[in-house]
Amino acid sequence: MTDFDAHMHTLKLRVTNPRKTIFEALSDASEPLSIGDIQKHCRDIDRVTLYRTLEMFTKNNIVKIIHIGWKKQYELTDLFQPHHHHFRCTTCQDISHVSDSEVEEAIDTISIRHGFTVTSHQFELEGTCRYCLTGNTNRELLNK
Amino acid sequence: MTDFDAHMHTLKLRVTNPRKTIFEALSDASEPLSIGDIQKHCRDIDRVTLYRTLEMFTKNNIVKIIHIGWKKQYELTDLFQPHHHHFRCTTCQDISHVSDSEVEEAIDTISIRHGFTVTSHQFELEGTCRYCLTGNTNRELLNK
DNA sequence: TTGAGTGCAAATCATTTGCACGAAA
DNA sequence: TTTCGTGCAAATGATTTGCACTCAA
Repeated sequence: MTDFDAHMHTLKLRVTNPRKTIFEALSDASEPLSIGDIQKHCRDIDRVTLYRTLEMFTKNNIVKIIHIGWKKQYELTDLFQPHHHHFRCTTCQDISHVSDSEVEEAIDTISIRHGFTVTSHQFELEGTCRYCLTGNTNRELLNK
Repeated sequence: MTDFDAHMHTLKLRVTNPRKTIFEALSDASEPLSIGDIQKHCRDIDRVTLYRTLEMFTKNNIVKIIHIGWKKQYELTDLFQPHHHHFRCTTCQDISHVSDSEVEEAIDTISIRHGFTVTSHQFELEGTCRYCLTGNTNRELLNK
């Protein structure tokens, strides 16, 4: 019984093939996926089912929507993946994860100062990555 | 000659009525506006012109797109408005501005640590505002 | 005057809805 | 068995494109 199965079970939702396939596609991806991306990984799933499943996943805290560049993208929530944010290089389009305590601390400070309770936040960065800054396109030589 | 006129002039773009009207709608609004919102303020402007103008404004750093809740919303860039972020109360739907140095400092720290240069960032918060937390709906009595 | 911008019509693409059938529990 | 979930068809809504006309510079 996977985490996914368990979560679905406590929600009293059925574990079907489309749902498993979509969850796996998101789980395998190292980057957030757009609706189109997901469809490529799930050729045999009806587009309507995709929409309905993603909506259900979002409502039940399995998937969250993030916005990078122009389109909506989907990725697993912190329940299934460590909490992080994204940095997109506008030169090479590469998306990397960023997880730093500074952001979370800043949110705490801000919420106390303004007297509100923050339940969710969006934090995404864009710019030029270290590889593109140095003009080195062969990033395998550097690390990664 | 307004800031807008001057900016358009340096970009060698024409200052037309639709462009002025759309800019004013965004300038008058205290909150970011969706396409639909803008249209309500600009009844006589063709929807196609709206799309084309917003795209042009975005490319030329007059307007930026932000994502609050589900839909895309548009607001003037820091060129025409002080830099800030948003907090949306999921109870009363009210959107308020947040401008704190903590976020910008966190971004500096993070960009140095990761070795990339950040040219733009998205930072939006959601939660419960001070008025809804206290169950006080008559917020005029508190301050605002 | 003249090319950038606009508006209209229509195409294209994204998302939603209704309904009958299939399959998890 | 009995709902819940899926797929199909089709509606609706959002965004884009082509083209002829208008107007800011």
